[in-house]
Amino acid sequence: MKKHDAVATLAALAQDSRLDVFRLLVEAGPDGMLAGQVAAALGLPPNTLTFHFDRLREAGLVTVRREGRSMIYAARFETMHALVAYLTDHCCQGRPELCKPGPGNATRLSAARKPERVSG
Amino acid sequence: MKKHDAVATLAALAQDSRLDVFRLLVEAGPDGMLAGQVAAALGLPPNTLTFHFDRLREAGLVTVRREGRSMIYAARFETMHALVAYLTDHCCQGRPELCKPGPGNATRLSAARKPERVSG
DNA sequence: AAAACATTTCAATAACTATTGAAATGTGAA
DNA sequence: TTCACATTTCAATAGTTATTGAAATGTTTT
Repeated sequence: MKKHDAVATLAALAQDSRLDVFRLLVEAGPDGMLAGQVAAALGLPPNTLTFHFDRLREAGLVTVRREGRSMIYAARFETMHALVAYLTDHCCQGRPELCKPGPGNATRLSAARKPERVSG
Repeated sequence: MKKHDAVATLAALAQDSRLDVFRLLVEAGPDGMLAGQVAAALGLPPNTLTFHFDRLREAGLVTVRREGRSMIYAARFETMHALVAYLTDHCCQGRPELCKPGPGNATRLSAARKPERVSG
């Protein structure tokens, strides 16, 4: 995955309704869901939903196919995994044990906040 | 991780310069980098960089600490891993083998493109 | 204390994104 | 062929985000 694609994929997911849509489709699995089912599940108007489906599709995160009058959307897990790989690759200068998930590796939280401006 | 945080984290990463910054810090590892080093590596003006650091920090993706006149920024791997978990959790109605990465699981690409409008 | 340095703040502007109502398209049923 | 249904397109608008120059802050050196 190239940087441009990674940004597009992240942008596609960085929106309330779209994240809901995508996670619903991830939960649904490879068979996907009817557009109307998604609309009903999330309470989104059909034109708004089309707009968001388009963004997800352009980012390669979902596929569509027609079935009768309905459209069936499904998550593309491949893209999701590629994004994860893009984010986590090359970490820690070749010593990935420094940033692997799990216990015993809690990030130092003492520096989580920005040192506040003091004077005025 | 809650939905609101996931959207914030994704939005923080969904921008060219910020994705560059974050990946540079991921590569640098837990010790982080001087703000000036990041600016030099990416060719960003300092005020622009501050803007992006702020977004990354608000999303919990980086920490800052001061050292002399410099600020040292470091990636927060914990947040990155939480995001990945948020995206991939609950997939495929409890049958995660359907969406795990790896060969033998290529997504059906036949439906990757939207059926085009035909008439005019 | 003054100068130099690294970074942040502020205010203005340009560019992008989401939402909506109304109309159109493609498909299936009567 | 007419009607109903599911979804998409279009155009307008409101809201958000990135970038920039100029000024300010906090720290170290002289």
